[in-house]
Amino acid sequence: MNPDRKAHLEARAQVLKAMAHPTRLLLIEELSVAERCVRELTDAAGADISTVSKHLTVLREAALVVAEKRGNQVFYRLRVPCILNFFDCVESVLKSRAREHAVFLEPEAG
Amino acid sequence: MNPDRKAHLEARAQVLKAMAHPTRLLLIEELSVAERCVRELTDAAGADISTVSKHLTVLREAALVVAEKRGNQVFYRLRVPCILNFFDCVESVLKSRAREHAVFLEPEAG
DNA sequence: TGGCTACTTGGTTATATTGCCAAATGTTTA
DNA sequence: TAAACATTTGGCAATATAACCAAGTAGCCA
Repeated sequence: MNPDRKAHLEARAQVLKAMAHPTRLLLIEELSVAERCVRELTDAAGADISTVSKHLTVLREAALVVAEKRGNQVFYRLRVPCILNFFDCVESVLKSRAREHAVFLEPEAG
Repeated sequence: MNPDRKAHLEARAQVLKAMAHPTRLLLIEELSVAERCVRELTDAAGADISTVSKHLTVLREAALVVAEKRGNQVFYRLRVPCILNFFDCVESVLKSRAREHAVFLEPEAG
């Protein structure tokens, strides 16, 4: 395969991988409302603060969020809001899957 | 956290995780052009056919693709084309990241 | 039936991810 | 400088992913 294409696919995969975790999706959702400090995000996620901090690092390295230190705290916010649009599509995938299961459970339904 | 929300986040994460691999992104790209049999996809991916088959299983279980057996072969096609729209957003994330690196390399540029 | 092609599944090994605790860093205030 | 708070980093154990080879299943044709 073309090395450029390979690198490009890997870069894309990295962005998707950064999003592909329930806690990180929650963080993204929280940040879609407004910026938040780590403590607030930790409360929302219900995990250890060190865990949340590491998840935030993953999001930051993927350029999905930005961190800004103000005094004692670090505030995070979304960097690229368009990722929210994608959730609609993910929803349609989930609906598609649900439909498939429905068919599987009720083959004679229609 | 609300158990419904948790389940929902996990379901979303699963869809994203299914996309978050360079080979699987390549498969999605190929399938965005037209349906393909496993052999064709294997040639495009340049990996072992068993590896590609397993990747296709991941995509199928996430409801991103459908498989149809015709005679000897199994043809795969995209189930939810909207995922392609998302690639534009991923691109903007990558550009955002590139910009950040550019700034980092040339702090005095502006 | 036997052989050929197409694909999937099993098994193993290597690597990556995740979560928590503990310790370190950095900031504010006394 | 010390104490208190906010966040990050180190380290480890558990689990999940991914790749390949080998073996299994399924359709087609002689």
